[in-house]
Amino acid sequence: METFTIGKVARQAGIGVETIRFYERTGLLEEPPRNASGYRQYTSEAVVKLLFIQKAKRLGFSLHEIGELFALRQSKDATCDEVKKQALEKIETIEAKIEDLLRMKEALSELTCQCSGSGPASECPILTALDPVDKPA
Amino acid sequence: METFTIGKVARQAGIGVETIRFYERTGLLEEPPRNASGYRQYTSEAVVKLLFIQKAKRLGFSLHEIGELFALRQSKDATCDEVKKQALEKIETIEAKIEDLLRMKEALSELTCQCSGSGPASECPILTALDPVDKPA
DNA sequence: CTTGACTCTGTAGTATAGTACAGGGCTTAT
DNA sequence: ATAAGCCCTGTACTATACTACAGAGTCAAG
Repeated sequence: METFTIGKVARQAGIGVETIRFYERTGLLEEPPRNASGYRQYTSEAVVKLLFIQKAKRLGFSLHEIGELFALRQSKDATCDEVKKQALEKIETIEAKIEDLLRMKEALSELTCQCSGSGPASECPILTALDPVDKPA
Repeated sequence: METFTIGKVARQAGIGVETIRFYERTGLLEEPPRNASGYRQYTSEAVVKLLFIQKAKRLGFSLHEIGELFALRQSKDATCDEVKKQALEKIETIEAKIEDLLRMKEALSELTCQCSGSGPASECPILTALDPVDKPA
């Protein structure tokens, strides 16, 4: 089977060489076999795994969570159900984040509406509203 | 004027003593005067500032951005307009984050719908969908 | 006057996800 | 054969926002 050096794998996966070694250090990727001079020998499976990591990261999974997904997939005992549970939990945390951000946006929007955009910053309603003593009204 | 030790200020602001010293180290808070034995002497203004920091953080401002807000407020030249501009920029980045999260949620929701929740994890559609080679359909 | 609670400085560790070398060895093309 | 370009290990650094000491000094109550 064809093997690739770390640089080729990195190019195929669109990431840096150092990042692959970092993933290996942290245990996210297993250590590949080495050739006579100690070079890592990857198969195309490594590229697949790295692309999986990129996609899962884009879906908001942390590297730790991605590691758990790998473990689930490799475990004979693990069921679809456990994977689905993780995905549903992730959806909930994403929803909570969205709620937080919407609240932030609302609060900021209100403040910017109150600000005419003229006058000194020291009297800007955005700043005074954050201040707990100035302008208690 | 009444002064407070760092511990009292921390309790009033609802944060840790170490956090206040950290804010001072990073330049977010100016160094307060010291008493004869080198203890920091804060006025209630420090509490106000710390509460401001908490609120601004909740609105999604980083400590660096909060520092910029302090600078704007203290600058005689700064106008309301600059503060408003920062707030509007923050709203935009918040909106972008919300968009990202909504996309993530959509993608994950679709995947969980395809997963019956039964069967081995190795055949879970959530995992195979992330995989670029298995199940090319 | 002693004990416990507080303060001080300085350093180091936490988590997340990498990035950047230094100083060596290997490979490949000319 | 030699130079460019890759690979190796190990360490240190980036950013963000703290948090946790160690070891020493200070303050207030009993």
